[in-house]
This record gives sequence, C-alpha cells and structure tokens, in this order.
Amino acid sequence: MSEYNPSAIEPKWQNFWVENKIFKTDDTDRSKPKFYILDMFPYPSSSGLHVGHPEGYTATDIVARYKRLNGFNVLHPIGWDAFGLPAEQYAIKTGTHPRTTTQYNISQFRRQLQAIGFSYDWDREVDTTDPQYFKWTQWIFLQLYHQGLAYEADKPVNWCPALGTVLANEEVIDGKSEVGGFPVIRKPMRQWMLKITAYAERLLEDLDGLDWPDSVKEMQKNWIGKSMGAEIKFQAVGSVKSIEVFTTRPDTLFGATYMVLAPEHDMVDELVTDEFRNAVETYRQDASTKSDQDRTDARKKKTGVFTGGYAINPANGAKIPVWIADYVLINYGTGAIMAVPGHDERDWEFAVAFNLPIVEVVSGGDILKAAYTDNENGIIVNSTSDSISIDGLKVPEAKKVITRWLEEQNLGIGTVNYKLRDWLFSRQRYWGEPIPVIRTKNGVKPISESLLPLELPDVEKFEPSGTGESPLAVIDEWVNTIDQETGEPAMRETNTMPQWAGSCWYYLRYISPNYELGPVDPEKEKYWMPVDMYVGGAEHAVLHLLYARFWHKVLYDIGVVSTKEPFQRLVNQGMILGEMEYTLFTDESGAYISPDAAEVADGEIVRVKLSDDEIEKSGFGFKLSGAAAKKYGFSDSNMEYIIEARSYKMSKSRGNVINPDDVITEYGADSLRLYEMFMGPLEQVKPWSMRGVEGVSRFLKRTWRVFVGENDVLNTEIGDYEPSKAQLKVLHETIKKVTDDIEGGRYNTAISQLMIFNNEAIKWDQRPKSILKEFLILLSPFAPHIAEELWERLQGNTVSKDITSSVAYTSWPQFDEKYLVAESFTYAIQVNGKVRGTLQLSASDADDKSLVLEQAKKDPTVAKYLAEGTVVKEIFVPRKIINFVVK
RNA sequence: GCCGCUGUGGUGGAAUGGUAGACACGUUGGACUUAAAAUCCAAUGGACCUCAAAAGUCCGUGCCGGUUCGAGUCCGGCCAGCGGUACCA
Repeated sequence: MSEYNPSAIEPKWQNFWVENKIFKTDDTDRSKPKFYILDMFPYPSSSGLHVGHPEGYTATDIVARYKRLNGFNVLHPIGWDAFGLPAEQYAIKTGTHPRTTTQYNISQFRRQLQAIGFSYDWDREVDTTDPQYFKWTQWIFLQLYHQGLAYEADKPVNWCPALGTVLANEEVIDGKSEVGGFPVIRKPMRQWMLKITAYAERLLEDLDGLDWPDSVKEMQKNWIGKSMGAEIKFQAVGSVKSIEVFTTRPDTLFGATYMVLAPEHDMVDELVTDEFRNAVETYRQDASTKSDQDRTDARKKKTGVFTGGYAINPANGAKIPVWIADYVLINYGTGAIMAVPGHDERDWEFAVAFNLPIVEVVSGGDILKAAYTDNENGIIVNSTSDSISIDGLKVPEAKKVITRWLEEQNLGIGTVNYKLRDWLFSRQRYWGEPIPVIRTKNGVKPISESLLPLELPDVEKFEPSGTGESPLAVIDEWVNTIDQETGEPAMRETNTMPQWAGSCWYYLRYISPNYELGPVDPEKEKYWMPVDMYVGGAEHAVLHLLYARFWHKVLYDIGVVSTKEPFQRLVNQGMILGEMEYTLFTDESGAYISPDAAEVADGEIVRVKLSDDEIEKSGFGFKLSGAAAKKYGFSDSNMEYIIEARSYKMSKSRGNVINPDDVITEYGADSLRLYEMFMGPLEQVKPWSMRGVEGVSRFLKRTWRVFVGENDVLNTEIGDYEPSKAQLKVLHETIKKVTDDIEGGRYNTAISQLMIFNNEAIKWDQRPKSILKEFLILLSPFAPHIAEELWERLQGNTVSKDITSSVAYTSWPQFDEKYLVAESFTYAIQVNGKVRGTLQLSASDADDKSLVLEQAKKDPTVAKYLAEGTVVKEIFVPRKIINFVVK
C-alpha cells in the first residue's frame, strides 16, 4: 500500500517549477488578457515566516493559478521590504552589518515561500535595499523635490536624551522609551517633509472608483479628514494684526465669547500683557515638554491661561478675551479658534472650567447643561447686528448667508480644511535609503540623477551619533563631499528615508525589474497596470496605501505611469489568532476566582491553562469538569468553576506562535495551504487549530486513495469509462461551485465542494479518467503538489518534463448546465410558514403546479393542519416550496 | 466619544428572502486489529413524546420590535466583542 507522502512529492514539484521556470511570466505576449495579482511584500524578519503570511499568499496563488488556467497572462511577483529598524538594532547589538542580516533573512524567506509552492515568477524579485532598486526610490525623491513636493522644516521629533537618539512613534510608550523606559521629549529638528497635503483632494476623490473594502475607504477618508468651513479674521485689540481662525460653524459666530490660541501661536507674543506674561510663559514651557499623547488626551481636564489680550468679534463688535490652551493644536487649521461654548463641547467644558460667558445662538438645546451641537435642525437666534442678521435660519442656510457676508466685508472666506498633514520623510537612521541631496554654501541642492544610486557607506559602528543625528553624520569621509557641478565643498544629507519609501512603488518595479532608463518600462507599464488584485493585512489600510497612492499620482502627473490609481481591487486578509485557550483563574491563595472577577481584581491572579478534556459545556460558557476540579483541589461540588475560553493574537511572549515549517514537516505544504483557506472567509479574524489541519490532511489522503492503489500504481477502478449521469452531475456541480467561489473570493466553500466531490468519487467502482482529470485541474490551484503528482500518474509517467506536462497550464473546465438538472425535486410543504412535510417529485411532475398542490394536500401531517381552517392562499415556488396560508 | 466590522451547534464555519447548521473538527457507538495507530461505517442543535423505533410536537441564528405567505438574510431600535481613530474647531 502506498500512502500519500507529501514530503516525497512536494520537493519534487517545487524543484520542477523553479528549475524549469514554469511560472516565468512571458511579457512579450500581448495577445492574452493580463492579470496582475499582487501580495504585500514581507519584511524579511529574523524569525522567519509566520502563518499569517501564507494566508494572503495562498489566496493570491489560487487566483494566479486559476487565471493562468483561464488563459490569462498572469503577473504574480514577490520581493522584500528589507530596510528597517530590526536589522539596524541587531547590528548595534552584535556588530553584524544589516546587509548581512538582511541577505540571510531574505534567503530564509525565499526558501520558506518556495516550500509552500507559490507560483511566483522568481526572476522578478525586488529588494528595496538593492542599490539598483533604491536608485529609483532616490530618483522618485528627486522628482518630488523638483515638483516642489519635498521641503525641509523644523518639526518636533521624539528625542530621548538618555539614549541619545530619536525614536519612532512606535518606540515610544506612554511618553517613555520602549527600551529602558527613559523620558522622551519633543525636540524640534530639521526634517524632510513631503507635501502629501497638496494631493489631499485627489486622494479623497479617487477613492470612489476603487474596488476596496468600505472600511478601508472610510479610514482613508477619515485620515484625510476634509471639512468645509470658513476662515474668519478677528482684529486684535491694540494691534494692527488680526487673528485668523478656521471654523466649520461660521453660523455660530455671534456666540463666540472668547478665543483660544495654541500655545505655539505667533500672535501670543503680540497679545500677552505684562501682567500675564509669566503665567503664559510657564504654560508654554509646560506644553512644549509634554508628549503629543499627553496633550491630546481628551479625557483630561481642560487647561489654559488668559493672555491679557482681547480681540473683536467681527459679527457684533464685542471685545472678547484671548486665551491659550493646549486643546488647540498648532498644526490644524490656523492654530487658533473662536470659542463658541454654547455649541461646541470642548469650548463648553473650557468655559465652565474658567467661568467664561456662554451664549445661545442656536436654539433647540439647553446650554446650561451641555453644548447644543445639532447642525441640521437648530434654528439660529441672538444673531443680529447693524449690518447682518441670520436669526430664524436653519444651520446649513445660516452658514451660507454669513459666509457670503464675511466675504463681502472682507472679514473672512469660505475654505476647506484637511486633517491630513505633510509626511515626515526623514529618519535619523543608517539602514535606509540615503536622501540624495547635498548642502553647499548656497543651500540645499539635489544631486544629479547621473550620480544615483547614492549608496550607504560601509561603517563599523551603527550606534546613534548621540546628537540625534543619524549614524551617518559621524562618517566624515562620506559626509564631506564636493559639489560635482561647481567643485566646491559640500556636505551630504545624513537623514535616510523611512521604510514606507521603498514600498511606495515596488509594484511598478516588478513590471520591468531590470529596466535602466526609469523606474518602469513605459510600454510594459501600460500593459500591466493597474494591479488587478492586491492582498494584504488591514494594518496597512491607511499609511502604506495612502503613501503609495500619493507617489503614484505624482508619477502620473509627470508621465511615468498611465493610471491615476495603482491598486484597482484591494482585499484585506484577517489575522490568524493562536489556538483556543481555556484558562482557569485563581487568586494568590489558590482559591477559584471567576474570569469577570479576575479582570477587576487587585491582587496577583494565577492563570491555569487547561486542556480541552478538563472542561465541559455549561450554559453560556464552559466550566471545569468534575474530575479536573478534583485535580486542581476544589472540593465544593455545588460550585461551578467558570473558565475563560478565547484565542489570542500570536506572540512570542505568549508562546502560541505556529511556525509554517513545522506544519509543512508534519502535514505538507498542500495541507498548510488548504487549511489556511478552509479556516473561514479570508477577510475574517480566526483562530488556528491543529485539528483543522489534520482534517484537510485527511481529505488529501482520501484524494490520494481515489487515484493510487496497492503497490504505488493507479487504482484498478480507474479507466477510460463512459461517465455516468451521477458522476457528471457531481463533477459539474463542483466545476460551477469552485469557479464561482474563486471568482468571489470564497476559498473555504470551494474547498468544501472539492471535499464533497471526493467523498463521492471514493465510493465509485468505476472511476472515469475524464472525470478525475477535470477534478485534478479544479484541485490544482489549492493543492498544487498533489495535483501535479496525480496528474502525472494519470498520464502514465510518459510525458516530457516541461511546461506542457504541468497541470498548471492545462485549461480550466467549463461547466455545462445540462448536467446539473436534477432528476427529482423535493418540495418543502409549509402551513403558515412552518414545514409540515416534504414531497419528492420527478422533474416532469415538479413543474405542474396543480399536481404538486394536490399531492401536497394529501400528506397526512399537512392534511391535519389544513383541516384546522380554510386555505386562504397558496404559495407555489417551483421546485422549492409550497406554503398554505390557513385561517 | 466617533467611524467601521462581526455576533449561527461543543468548535471553525455553510446557507440568490424559500426545509438553518453544507463541509470539516470534536464527541459517542460500531467494524478491522492480539492491541493500538491509521482507516472505514453510523449517530450527533436542544427539549419533549415513546419500552424502543418510526412518526410527531415545541424551542432555536446576540436582544426588542417591524415588513412579508415565509426573515440568519430586509428595515428600525438596543446590547456585546473586535479593529481604527481620538480635543481636528
């Protein structure tokens, strides 16, 4: 007996695919329709692939293989997002050059991906750290610079004096450094910025045409944060200057009883009076050292100080006080607000805290109790002056009228504001793309394109410079250079680009990875773009996708690409959690404590992990089984020991990480692929289960047994038989279901159908080759190794070893409706919507309404219920259901 | 708080408004075996009725209500969990 042995057949086919370049994309062929299917490329970490990677990668591989079988020219590449912090931190610890670490990790990732049998075109690999790749990342930066979209500014960074370094946001936890727990302050430093705000409107508008999940579109919309309103000038008392504010509620202008400036606002110095100077300075000092998080925590009490200065409300001429407070942010709007405490919650809180006047200008609420913020139905009141009145208008109308008036009076203008801020583009790091600019005595100057790539110098030490500058700043021979044009001395920029840079355009490089005249070959770009399907984690819903769209639009504007948007369809795969864990909680004395109590308990909680034979079902949850209760020393037999059942995110610290290599060793790559898809809908979060892997593995074993019998030869049941009607029916049902499900991204139910087919086929005494061949093609996108192996065996091992012998380039079966027609139909017979019987009829009888109804009424149970009243209505749904409405 | 997503057996999950629980896991019983593993067969939402079976009855898709001959599915209002975001004027 020869059993299914994935460890024997999988390497064989992986070698066959790689060595013969079976999945090399032929991109000279323009006769076929194209399909570009893209994975979010991985960061090659030292811990290797985790089971989350193959989830999306299997889905795209299924689609890639399916599309090839349907005659598409498929572009399905992979690469490495290889710049980044971990390799640099490792270098600091061990002195190993990040390039060495990165190259090693990439080779591990490549080996692991090949061991899962993905059909990538391995001749198109891109590596963001390869000078031939980042040459073009730098080139794009220069184009941004020439377009006026890259500029320098002093921006606060997370500076940790104790560590002598600048930290990324994710390295700062509660205002302290993740490493060491040292305080982190905000220190302004010269930074490169990219003017993504110039593209805000287009980034927003063009979302409409994309086939993306609503949630992602929504997140991007929120991130861009468009709001319509007005900018209004308030004349400062005793000054020639005025304070400009942005508001979305110009209709409440009459209710503005004070103003608030951000502590950093320029006008503070202008307004502050001697009496308040000290208090204001102290407050500004405090605010500057606070972390962003502290400042923007909405739950804390409002703070602020009066400047001593006043401004004039342009609507009614009232003299109103000007305060500073950190709830007003310098980098949104104009950094100053008109405070309308009657109709804005934050202003209301502030006014109450500092005893400032609150006036009602929109009726409908009770401003003594809370701000009334309804901006649809409220009616304007108390808003009349000598030159304007908006009383009696509804809010939307009032906004228009007062904005027009402000514009006429030259006091303000209707404007649009975006939350989106410019992109802070520099990092004080070694392991990133050098920013290709130099500083001469005349200022900043981009280096010539002919000098690209600007490579990183080799260094011995990767420690931060100690000044907050990048480690590159201390490499004198690299920093000190000459301006190639003038021959004069110059200094290189020592900041490097963030990790986002390389991933902003990698999808273009795959199209022509060796093209030397630009980032992408224009002819090929026109053929392949846009990406037809892009699959990756939801964690990139905002930043990566927004940054990539921004760069793409710039490239579109300068004629490098031909599409406005890079990714036509986006799919987010859901996270895979660890195995379900059952936890019993006890306090430090070892006494049982319920999960609810454990959550709020003060003392030390002991978590006891239970195996699933120690638990049993109880009501809504699980409790400790009697035997287990005894084992853990609980004697009270009346007590129900409720336990917590849930699965957690995989993490090293929790020890619930599943390594794909282990799964492959034990069950094979096909089982891994199949299980990852069979778990549930791709987009959904779902827990891992090794038992589930066993389940799909059993399916593959059964599939093997359909084909292979004793002594490792084809089963004797297989032959060139004429297929039976029943065999054709189940085959064609499977073709239809699998096809529809792949098209619809429902890989789990496609696999169910393959299982259904197999459960039938294993019962057949005569297994027609023609049927089995089509089944193998259907199976091949999901479990390609076993499909290739069985395909080869079915052909009799005689075929030559090239592309024509691979199941991957056969053609996808077409289903025929005529085989799907059932010979009989079962009606459900309902009385008043409840099923009271079933009725089986031949296909010819089933469409005869009067016959069906007559038969249905004869069913004894149905007849009983019909006798209880008179039939007032008969619902007849052909071949499905009958419903008698009885009164 | 706001925005989004998700709530279905012991578990993962299936169900164009038409017999809820496909497929799989687990469990139970049986076959094969000296035995075990593997494999195969059968049962498996809960409760009731019954000596037992067949048949049948009631309940059941987070909760409350609505539309409909008929609702897991559509509509309105809640609740819970997850994710994003957070003083954005």
